Amino acid sequence: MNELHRSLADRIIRHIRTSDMAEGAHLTEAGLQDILGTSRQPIRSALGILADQGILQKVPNKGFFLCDPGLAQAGAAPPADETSDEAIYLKIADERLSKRLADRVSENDLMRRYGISRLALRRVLTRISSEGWIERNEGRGWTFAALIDSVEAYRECYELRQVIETHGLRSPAFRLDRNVLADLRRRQTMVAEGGWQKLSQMELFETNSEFHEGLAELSGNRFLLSSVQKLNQLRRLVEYRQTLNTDQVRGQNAEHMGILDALDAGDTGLAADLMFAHLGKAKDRKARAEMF
Amino acid sequence: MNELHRSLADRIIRHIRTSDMAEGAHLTEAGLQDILGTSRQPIRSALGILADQGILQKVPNKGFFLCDPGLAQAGAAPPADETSDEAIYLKIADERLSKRLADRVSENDLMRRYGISRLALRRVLTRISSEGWIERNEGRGWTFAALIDSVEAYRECYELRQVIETHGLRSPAFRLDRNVLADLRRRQTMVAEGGWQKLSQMELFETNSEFHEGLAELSGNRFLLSSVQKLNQLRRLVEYRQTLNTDQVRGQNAEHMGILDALDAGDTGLAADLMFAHLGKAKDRKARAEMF
DNA sequence: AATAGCATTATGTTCCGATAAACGACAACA
DNA sequence: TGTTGTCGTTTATCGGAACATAATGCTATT
Repeated sequence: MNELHRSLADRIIRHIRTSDMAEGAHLTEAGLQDILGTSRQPIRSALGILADQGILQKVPNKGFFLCDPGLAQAGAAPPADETSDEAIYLKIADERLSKRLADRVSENDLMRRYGISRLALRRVLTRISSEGWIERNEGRGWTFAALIDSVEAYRECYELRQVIETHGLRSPAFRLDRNVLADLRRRQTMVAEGGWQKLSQMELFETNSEFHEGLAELSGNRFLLSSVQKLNQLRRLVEYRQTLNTDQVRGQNAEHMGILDALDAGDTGLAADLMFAHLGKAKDRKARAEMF
Repeated sequence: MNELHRSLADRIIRHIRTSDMAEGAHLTEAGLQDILGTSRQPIRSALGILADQGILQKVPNKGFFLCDPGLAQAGAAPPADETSDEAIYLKIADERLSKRLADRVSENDLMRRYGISRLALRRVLTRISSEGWIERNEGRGWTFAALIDSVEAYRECYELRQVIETHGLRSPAFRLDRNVLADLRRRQTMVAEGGWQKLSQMELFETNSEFHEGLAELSGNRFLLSSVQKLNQLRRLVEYRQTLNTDQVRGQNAEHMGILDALDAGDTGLAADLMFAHLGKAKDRKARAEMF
């Protein structure tokens, strides 16, 4: 059982849960290939893992079928492997957020600290640097960059999102793609109708991100989209750690629906206003909360 | 002669030229340390290279002194080292822009293509991925992402800059730091008074970036700053290849001055309006130009 | 007091070959 | 005809030792 296989298995579960699949549904290898972006071999292994866990049933020469959607809940348990890339990544984020890691660090320090090889560390640092919160020094070592590590940073992040995302909706290049909107609505409806109870913190966050990134994509501006994605990636680090109360989840969900309604009615101006208020609300809530 | 030393030497020359230093000026190791961000050791080597080239004069136990500012021109010649990280980086950008590189590539392909080791390639890919135009696949290989590779992308880039940068100026968190403004003005004046003739394409671009990033920093929003930096990094790839005519350079320069004037007068609203027009002008010019 | 020179230490690079596993294409099955 | 099963090829990981060099603290010079 490989790290890639493990992570693909997790993503397959997320896919099953957030798209609300029915019992007995057929999970084809080629279909998952499009979603996951790897070749079929590792997907087969991941499906194998899930079959071992009893979440899927394997029928020889026919493929894998969803057994009991309820079981997918249990399977979502964390791998708890202390030295997996993902674990190291989260540990670095954690120690950085709680200021236990200095601004400048050397690779050897980190290798010793986490007990991993240089190459494994490099993999993680490459990922972090692509997310934009660490940079390689000229010469030696690495330097951490801006992270959402304070109430003030949080406010700045949301303020920028207000500017960028509302611009996206108002932009003349915005193309109102009914299919995409319908897809976003489907997911939001899923949350409204019970998802807010069933889904984990992480899954709720991902659904939220997909909503905002989906709209950003419709803006027709690739840099706007990538800016929104980058901000979400930073938020992900912090917001995984918090628990939203159910009122907040349902409130956000209702606001998302409102924005979709406005867009379906073709009123992008109203949608932008609603988006501005939506993000403003979150900004203010965080500013009050004791989160750091 | 090391790659780091070589690149530090280049940056020292750039610093000499863009800050308009007088003959005989003393270049201290500690002073350069602040600017370049490495330790004194490699800086010494870089200064040694420049002394060998006759650009600086080394006086034992006293340090390095600027010899003939005119010579710094000649020294700015490219290293022409085919396998330096920088050269590989530019080559990848070039082949990508001219569509000679596919969307998905494997490391081995690239290693063979450029005749470099895996680790050297990794260094370059890490840098590119931190700039956001390539991503590591799960599984194997790398995938290129959106790049400023078309007129349309260019328009999108400038439109986003208009939104972000003007917001920075108008934001209530904007702090009007006279020292920073004076510093920016000094550099712009330097361009106005002959720099537009003397400086290379690359140096003009850097001066331009510093202006915009300097203002973005004053916005007091760290994410806004990093967004502007990221967009500039992408622009750098494309704009190094073009030549601005002198009218354009002087026009931009005058507009920068106008923005600084408005800020010095405390009128951030006017400054934002001017910035909007400034970026809009560039956006339209690029849209008309036959650049690709 | 500030700066350059120098030596020591810690950090990071490079080069293997051996091993693992993702990819892609074709065959077999429903 | 679409899907799974299988296999050879290609691609990337891992670990260790020898080598280069960036960082740093101390000393000498002005």
